[in-house]
Amino acid sequence: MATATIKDVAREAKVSVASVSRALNGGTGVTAATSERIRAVADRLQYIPHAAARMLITRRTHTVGALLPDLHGEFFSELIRGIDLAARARGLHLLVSSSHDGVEEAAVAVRSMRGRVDGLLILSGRVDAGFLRANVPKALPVVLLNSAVKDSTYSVLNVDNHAGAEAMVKHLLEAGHADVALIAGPDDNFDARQREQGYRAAMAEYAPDVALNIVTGDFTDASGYRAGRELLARKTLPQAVFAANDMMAVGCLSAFRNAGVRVPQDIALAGFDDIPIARHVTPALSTVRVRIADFGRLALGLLADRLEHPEQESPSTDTLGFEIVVRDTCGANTSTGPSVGPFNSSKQAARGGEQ
Amino acid sequence: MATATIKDVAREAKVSVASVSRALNGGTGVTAATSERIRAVADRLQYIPHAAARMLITRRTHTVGALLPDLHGEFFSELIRGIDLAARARGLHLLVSSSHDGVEEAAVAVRSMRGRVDGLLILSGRVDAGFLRANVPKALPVVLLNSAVKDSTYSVLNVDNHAGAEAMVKHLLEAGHADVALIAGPDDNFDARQREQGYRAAMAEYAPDVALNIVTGDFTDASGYRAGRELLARKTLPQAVFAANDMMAVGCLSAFRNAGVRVPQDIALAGFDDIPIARHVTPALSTVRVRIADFGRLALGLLADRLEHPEQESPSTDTLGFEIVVRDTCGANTSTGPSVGPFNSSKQAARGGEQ
DNA sequence: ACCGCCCATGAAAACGTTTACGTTGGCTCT
DNA sequence: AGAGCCAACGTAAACGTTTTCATGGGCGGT
Repeated sequence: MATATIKDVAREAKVSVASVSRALNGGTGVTAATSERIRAVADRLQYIPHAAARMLITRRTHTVGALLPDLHGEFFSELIRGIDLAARARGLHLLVSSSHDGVEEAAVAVRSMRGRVDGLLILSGRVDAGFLRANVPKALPVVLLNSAVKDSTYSVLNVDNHAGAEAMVKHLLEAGHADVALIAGPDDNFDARQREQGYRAAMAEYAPDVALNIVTGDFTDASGYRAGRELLARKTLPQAVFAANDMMAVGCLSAFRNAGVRVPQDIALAGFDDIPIARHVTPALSTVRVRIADFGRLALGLLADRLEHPEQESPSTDTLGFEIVVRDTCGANTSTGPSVGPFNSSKQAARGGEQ
Repeated sequence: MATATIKDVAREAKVSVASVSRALNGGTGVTAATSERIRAVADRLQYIPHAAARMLITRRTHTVGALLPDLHGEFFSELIRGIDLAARARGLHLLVSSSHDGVEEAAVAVRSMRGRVDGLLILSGRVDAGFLRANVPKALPVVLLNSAVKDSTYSVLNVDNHAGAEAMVKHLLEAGHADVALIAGPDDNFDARQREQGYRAAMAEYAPDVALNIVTGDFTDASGYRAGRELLARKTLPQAVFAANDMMAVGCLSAFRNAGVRVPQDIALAGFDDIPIARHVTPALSTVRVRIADFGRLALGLLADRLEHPEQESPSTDTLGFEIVVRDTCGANTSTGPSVGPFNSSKQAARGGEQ
């Protein structure tokens, strides 16, 4: 525990520090016998190389930074989990800096990471190409998550919001619901905009004669509730509602239930994300599933690849797939018998809050 | 962006590197005029001190490590969020390493953080005093979360599982449910054991004549479902069920619903944690709320205090308060609106200013 | 006018590594 | 047996800071 240095190991093993470094790192340039002796001493002294000293000379930190907005909930934790898992697998450390919504906050965050990370993972609705150019050293590899920037300097990985939304709306239409209303997300959110575009595309393609019907929320369940009441207040009820995320769908579901409107008999409903709540509400929510942990894992993979082959691969823009999860709220679940309980389906054993 | 060093600044400002360091750090020992000039140059060159070099000489990383188990869900994200918020407020970076359940994994994780962090936040059911002594340099401040370790070397911050469970069981009893069954968590889990003890304490105190009724789960919703079926299969149904966490309560609720047993008319039900799902299931779940973000915030505060005053305050063991959240499943909600009764423990109340 | 003091500043050491470059020694090849 | 060569190893520089110590000059006090 006395924090032995490389010199201590060298002295004990009666070799130079250079040999210790060689024995412990490359392994080359040192005889098997001495290497063994050095390792033995290092073990005995519990020698651990001083990270900072190594960073200083190596110019590599073996750390990646994750810049995230102030989001709560399942999405956040799953994302970090995926990133962390992939990082550990590659021997990288993870420096997280979440909870900054403002551009200015993000700027200080990225600046404060200067020299502490080898690369950056950025998820933020606010940062654009200009921000990046101004605040990120151009030598630093960056992977953008769910971002609209199209700059070949940066890799981009997006959830396929457009196609997911389009597919779900198409599904609702094909299930016989002639008009589908949208509960949109906030205007300034990239995902929200893409999902709305997916809704518009599906309507234009498969229900060109139906008027669009959009109310706007802010991704919270409360806003979904309000949106549901707003829809109820109109003269004609749509046959189906597609909410831009599950939280709003859940809120909307509550509004319908409170108003005595039955789902899916009176109106169909679907969300986006497949958060765990989705399968636990009654009736279970049909939704678009995106595997968020995979999202994080993939993003880190992209970043790590660029770290390992600095010049080799040019930044790519990539897209993560989705699945349509048909449960009870969309009225298309033809399966007989009692509605499929949460445990008859696949793995998905969610764990409790405790370890 | 060309990564200017302190030498560049010194040269441009026509001073020595020492003066640059003084001007930018302490501010003392350098004239106001030159200080101003130096700052101007530093700004112009976008100079950012090299973190590793500073760490090397300073022996401080301004980073804390968070060692977490492989948990998903709200608990995880809220915890990190609280920690991160508090860390940023104090100018600390956060290095997270989650997703290791085994002791061995945790050991390599903590070893790999050697020299990269000034302190450690550890949440893990598996680490004990012996593990810490073996793997953590004793100079490194450690704050343990939800840990049974009672070693004055380490600070400990616990959720008040015992009092929370006791209060909820008492609440159920006082609501007129004569016998309360427990769906316990896994034996090897610290929280689970404490909650069970809280249950036992409440029963001993307020319903001494009632036989205990305990079935064991593993904190997953699936195990809660099984536990619910098991309770239904017995000759007599308890009047109330207290599940050691919300996920199991939710699973149990599904079991009851599928069996046609009405909640709360036929049987009352309560959980622990107040995860977001709790308010969205039907009927809404009564539970014990613990403010997880505050938990993280508090833990980081404890750690940061010890970093700033190394010898001053001795490690403390502390406890986070809770609230009983009365919703619909416990059958005690007579009012129309949701009622929330605060049941803060004394220690938590004392820390009120910390928010 | 001289002595001394303090304060701003510079020079250099130190932190713990990695690595380029020399220096050995033993081996092979003639 | 001598020349040459390669592998093993040591020496020392370098990374970018902070900090200790030395040095100088300006200024107040006598």
